[in-house]
Amino acid sequence: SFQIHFRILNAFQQVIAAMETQLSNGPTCNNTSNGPSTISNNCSSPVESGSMEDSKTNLIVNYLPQNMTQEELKSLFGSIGEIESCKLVRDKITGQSLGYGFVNYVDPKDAEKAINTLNGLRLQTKTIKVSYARPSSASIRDANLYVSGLPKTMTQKELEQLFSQYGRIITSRILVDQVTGVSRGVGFIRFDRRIEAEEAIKGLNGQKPPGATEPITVKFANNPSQKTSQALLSQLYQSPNRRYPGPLAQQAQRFRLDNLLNMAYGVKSRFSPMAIDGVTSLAGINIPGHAGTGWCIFVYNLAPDADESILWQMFGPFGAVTNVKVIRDFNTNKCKGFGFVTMTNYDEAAMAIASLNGYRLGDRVLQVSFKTNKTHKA
DNA sequence: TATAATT
Repeated sequence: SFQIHFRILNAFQQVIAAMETQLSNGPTCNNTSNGPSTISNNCSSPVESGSMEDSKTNLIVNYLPQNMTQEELKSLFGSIGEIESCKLVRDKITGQSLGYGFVNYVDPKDAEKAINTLNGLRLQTKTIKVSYARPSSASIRDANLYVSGLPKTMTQKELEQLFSQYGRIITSRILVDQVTGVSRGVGFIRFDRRIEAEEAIKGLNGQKPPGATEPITVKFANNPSQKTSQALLSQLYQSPNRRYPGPLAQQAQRFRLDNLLNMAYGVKSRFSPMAIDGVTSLAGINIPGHAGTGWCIFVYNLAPDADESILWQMFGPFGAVTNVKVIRDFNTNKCKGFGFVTMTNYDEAAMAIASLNGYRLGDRVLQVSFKTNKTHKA
């Protein structure tokens, strides 16, 4: 296990080295790659205008993939240098990642190296942004504005020009139709400080931008983590338990980081569908009928008292789990010995199967496989 | 007319 870990780390170091070479001409930045429905400037020059009092070791990392864990964040940034502390910011109630975190290095040079190396790194559908964190203070919080009623022709640059008279803009974004790419007339402006945002509301709310026929609405943006109680309950029920202890979770974590890096650099995954022995033909495998269905996994030899939580705990560490079900006897309500788990991503499902098939749960040895269409095999 | 940016 140590050898496997070392091999992955070693591979990662090589990838980082290759990436540094690649980035020596300046990091590439795809402004639309942080989600198909937005235009954003989220990777604009992170190294800028730091005052002498600002920390040179503490970084804020934005636009992290939703399913990235704190441990993966630490693994990724720990490859640059020694980390003093690392924190993934989570919703206080649901524990869900809020998509950003902090990494504090011991050595300022490592922090700088992390910015140069990892800013703009693509992980899954996200392009992460790595920049110096400013000292936390009330004056920089709640500085995000929601703007609606924008002319459909207004560009992100024009939006920034309109708002820049009120202060330093950290990010701007115009939401666009996913299919046509046409502006939906709404967007966000994040200022450096709250007072700048307040002044922009006073100056621009209800005003017509140059050349526009309709006035725009400018107000403070809702906090995305503040959802309805129903949404929170739903998330609580849906969220897999990430604290399943033991070697399985560690194996899952190594795989997940490996997988993130494979996706980031376009490296062909060792776990890609074509590489899975025995199921290459896909014969007998339940192929998702439509997008979003995911991969259905059959779990056999569960104990009579097994419940859904054990499936969340076992499969959650391997990646995105969308559904679990324990099959019960109608009369006794006891588990009939099997259940199903649906996972979004093939690679994560394949790794979960490879790791959990033959796993001893209590006094039972589990059989875990992709769900087949056959009734049963002897 | 709603994105996961200050622990």
